[in-house]
Amino acid sequence: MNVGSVKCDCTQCQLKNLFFSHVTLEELTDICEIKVERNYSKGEFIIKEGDKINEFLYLKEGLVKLSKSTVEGKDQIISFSKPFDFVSLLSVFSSDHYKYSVSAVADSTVCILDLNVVKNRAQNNAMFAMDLMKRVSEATDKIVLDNLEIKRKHLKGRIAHVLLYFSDYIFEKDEFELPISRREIAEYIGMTTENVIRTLSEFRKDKIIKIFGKDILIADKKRLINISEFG
Amino acid sequence: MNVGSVKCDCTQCQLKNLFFSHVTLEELTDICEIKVERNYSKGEFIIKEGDKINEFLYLKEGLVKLSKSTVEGKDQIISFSKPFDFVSLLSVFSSDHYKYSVSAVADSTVCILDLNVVKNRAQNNAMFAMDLMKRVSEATDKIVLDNLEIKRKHLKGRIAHVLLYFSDYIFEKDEFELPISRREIAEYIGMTTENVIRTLSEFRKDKIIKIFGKDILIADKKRLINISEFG
DNA sequence: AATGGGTTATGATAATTATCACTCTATAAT
DNA sequence: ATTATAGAGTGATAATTATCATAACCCATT
Repeated sequence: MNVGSVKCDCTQCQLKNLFFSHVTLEELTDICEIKVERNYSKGEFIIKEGDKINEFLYLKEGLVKLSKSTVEGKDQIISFSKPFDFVSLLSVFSSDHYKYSVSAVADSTVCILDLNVVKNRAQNNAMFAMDLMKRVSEATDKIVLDNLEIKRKHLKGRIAHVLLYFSDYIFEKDEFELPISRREIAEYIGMTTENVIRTLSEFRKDKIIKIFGKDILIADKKRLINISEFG
Repeated sequence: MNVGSVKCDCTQCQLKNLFFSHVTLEELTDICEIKVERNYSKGEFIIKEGDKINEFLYLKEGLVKLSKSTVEGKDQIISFSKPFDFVSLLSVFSSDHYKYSVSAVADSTVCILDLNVVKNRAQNNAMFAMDLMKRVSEATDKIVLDNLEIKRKHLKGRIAHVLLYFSDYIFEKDEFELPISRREIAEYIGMTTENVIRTLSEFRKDKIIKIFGKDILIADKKRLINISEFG
């Protein structure tokens, strides 16, 4: 992990418009003063389940996963987030300690604010509080909907769903490098690693996708969508 | 559905302390003026997926389920809520239209406020906005955690989980009347109705529970907990 | 160049869960 | 009273998914 010494210009920050649209320039400058950036390499933890919550984070660049480990020591992946999506977290406003872990799935940059400062802003600036609420609601809504979708599908449908998720939502390309391992896909969809691998192989044999290690090319999107929906 | 003409005294409302702790007495009186109560019988819809969101609701009494129907016309149950838990919804602050349905699982009373009034309050009273955010976060956190728990378990563990959920969380008793059908349990845990019935019968044969139709008595809680955890 | 660990891959078999078929209530509607 | 209708319950069989075993491969370390 790398604490950035770069003093960035928040007035130019893309996130500002989304996140701080009701913060005055003056407030923004204050926030900028206390803001810190940290860089994480793929695989590093950003937050560990059980950590005390005293910072407010958002993802500036990269890709992260939200996960939780079970009593048996296995991991369950709750969701993935890309920049703008990831406005701190579930449980930032409802708990003292994180209930989930967050780790970098790709090299990532996180902007960090003191949580009390953010809370104070929210308490003094109701429009900001509303914006925050909207963002948090959108994020949790997405998680709940996505989990429901996965839940109603069988193995093949779930794999198709994941491929489409990365293709359409994360990368917006039909060819991409899968940022996670087969095991992580399994942890996400609640199936075994072997079955994830087997299903990907099947899709390859059926010429629905091409596989070159981590690189995936979706060759027959129509069929993949169909499998995701009904298979 | 029954629109209540009862002009209730909000200053006496139990919910007030939880929900409106940062609202002044003056504001509370205003809110009370516009508040409406509605009664719903078991089985009735309170909100239908797709409805426009223009009210803010909370559950005063009863028990409700949050659900969504799939493309195949089947239902998936997302969660259950009892009074105090149920502060309007997922998606109230992130969308124009409800993404889920809410229906009464037991006879229920709902207090209704105009959403714009609530939003205005929140915009003018940041502490209220923070309270609201805390409540919404708590509710969604609970849903995400609960769904994760269910996801990692097998059929028997899921059934045990549901029984303990009603016993410990909803009714706080070891004997209770199951407010939902076997089919609804199936819709909640993502298994078939037949397997829900079969598993309940097994638990009965193994003397873990006693069943008298809808009435359930948990006879061997330790084992049930064990099954929920590891079975 | 060799070793070891983790990921990917595949097959055989076992376990779990779904589907279908049918019975038996209870209850609501006519 | 009689007939639908939905829920509860059970068994046989099929489909789906997990487990276990084994191998190939990549890549980092020695």
